[in-house]
Amino acid sequence: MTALKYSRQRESIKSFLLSRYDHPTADTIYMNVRKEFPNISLGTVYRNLALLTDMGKIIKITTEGADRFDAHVEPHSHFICRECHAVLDIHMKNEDFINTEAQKEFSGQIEGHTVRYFGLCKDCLSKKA
Amino acid sequence: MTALKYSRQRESIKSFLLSRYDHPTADTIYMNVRKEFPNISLGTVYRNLALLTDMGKIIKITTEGADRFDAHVEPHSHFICRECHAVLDIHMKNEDFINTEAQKEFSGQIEGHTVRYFGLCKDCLSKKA
DNA sequence: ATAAGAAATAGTAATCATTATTATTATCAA
DNA sequence: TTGATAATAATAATGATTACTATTTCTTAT
Repeated sequence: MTALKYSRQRESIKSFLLSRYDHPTADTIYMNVRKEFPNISLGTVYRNLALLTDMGKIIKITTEGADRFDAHVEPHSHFICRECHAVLDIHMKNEDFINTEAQKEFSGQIEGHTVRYFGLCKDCLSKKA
Repeated sequence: MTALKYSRQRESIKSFLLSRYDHPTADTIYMNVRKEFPNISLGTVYRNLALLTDMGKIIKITTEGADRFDAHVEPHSHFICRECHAVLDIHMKNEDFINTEAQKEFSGQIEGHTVRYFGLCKDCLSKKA
């Protein structure tokens, strides 16, 4: 019904997200898109992130504190370092196995899943050694 | 250093949580513990939930909207219904498989994981039929 | 049992992330 | 070019959570 109308701000948000692999928050996105659109408002950032999420163009990652966003939508999981709190990607094989196994134990219909790993990232690991 | 001191409010929060399997929010806990302690404040509920989480006595589940809490700490996963938003438990076999497979693709050290499933719960599924 | 010291509380204010409101501007189709 | 309406900037409002503070409760040593 409500036809989507082009906006330069939305394009900028999307292309910024495509350039990043560290899953920035709405506020980080706001700070960066401001370089191109100095008067953009935080509300515009939030509204467009919600729009893009609904359209499946980006993924919203709900964690402690502020939500994070990712324009790389191919299935993958996230690792969160307990030391530096970096959010890193993990492309695991056999992702389907997880749904299949869980479905055996569950009476509803499982349509998907997200896995979140925690531990120490490579950098923090080497600092400990 | 700071010695933990007994409190009846904290015990009440813990035992309420042990009686429930639906992962209530801080506000729901507050409403229920008020039956025993009419003057308890929401801040007390939050502070004790944080304490219990730090002690590993309960688990905090960060989802869209308010956080949810679970006093049943044996390893298990959660299913969130996309229709009614119920949070249900799934006890999956082969949980270790997930860490092992992911570790093959990751250079840091994976210490654990959480899986969140989504789809339709049994009740919402039958309403659709 | 009692008093001193420290942690916990109730009540409230403050913060943070996010959403809603509104007058103005930008996009699009005729 | 114009008219309709989606999108915007600026700002207010909301919801969840945390911080603050004077008072109360718990603990431990007397």
